[in-house]
Amino acid sequence: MAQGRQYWLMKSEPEAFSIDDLARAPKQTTSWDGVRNYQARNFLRAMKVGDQVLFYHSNANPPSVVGIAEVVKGAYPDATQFNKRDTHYDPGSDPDQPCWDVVDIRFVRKFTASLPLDLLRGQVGLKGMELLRKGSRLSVQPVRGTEWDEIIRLVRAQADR
DNA sequence: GCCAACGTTGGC
DNA sequence: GCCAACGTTGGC
Repeated sequence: MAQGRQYWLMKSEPEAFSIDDLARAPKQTTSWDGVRNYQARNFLRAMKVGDQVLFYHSNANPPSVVGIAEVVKGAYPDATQFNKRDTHYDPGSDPDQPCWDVVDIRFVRKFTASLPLDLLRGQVGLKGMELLRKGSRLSVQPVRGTEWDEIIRLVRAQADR
């Protein structure tokens, strides 16, 4: 493999779609639809098969990184943008040149102990992580290799307690 | 429920 | 091109 895998983080409100929902989905796979932010969309378009994804529960108690998924299909048009009955319908999107994309991700694992936001905030190695930036709202964001490693280290440390 | 941070829209 | 108004996100 010439190019190494890249790392990402995706947010979901567990009441809308949780990591358990992903684990229960057919083939443990879902298409990540509904992204309607250009920056997040551009990150979706940069994703490649095999890239690893931190699954984050936003608006949860407490908000936490809860597990790992992986990209199994690269970006393709989001069907919901053309569906009038869908909450993510975008009347401005041209079917000949769709504005919004999805990727497919598959469940990899759920952490035995999830990593709450406040725990992550306490880690020196995670200073500068997009998720921890004040006011950060990006629902799809890149994660540095060093940040990924730090997260995995924390997961192991939690499991050993 | 509050509110800060952010993105988008539209008048000018 | 500016910026006020508005809607949304998401932690608390």
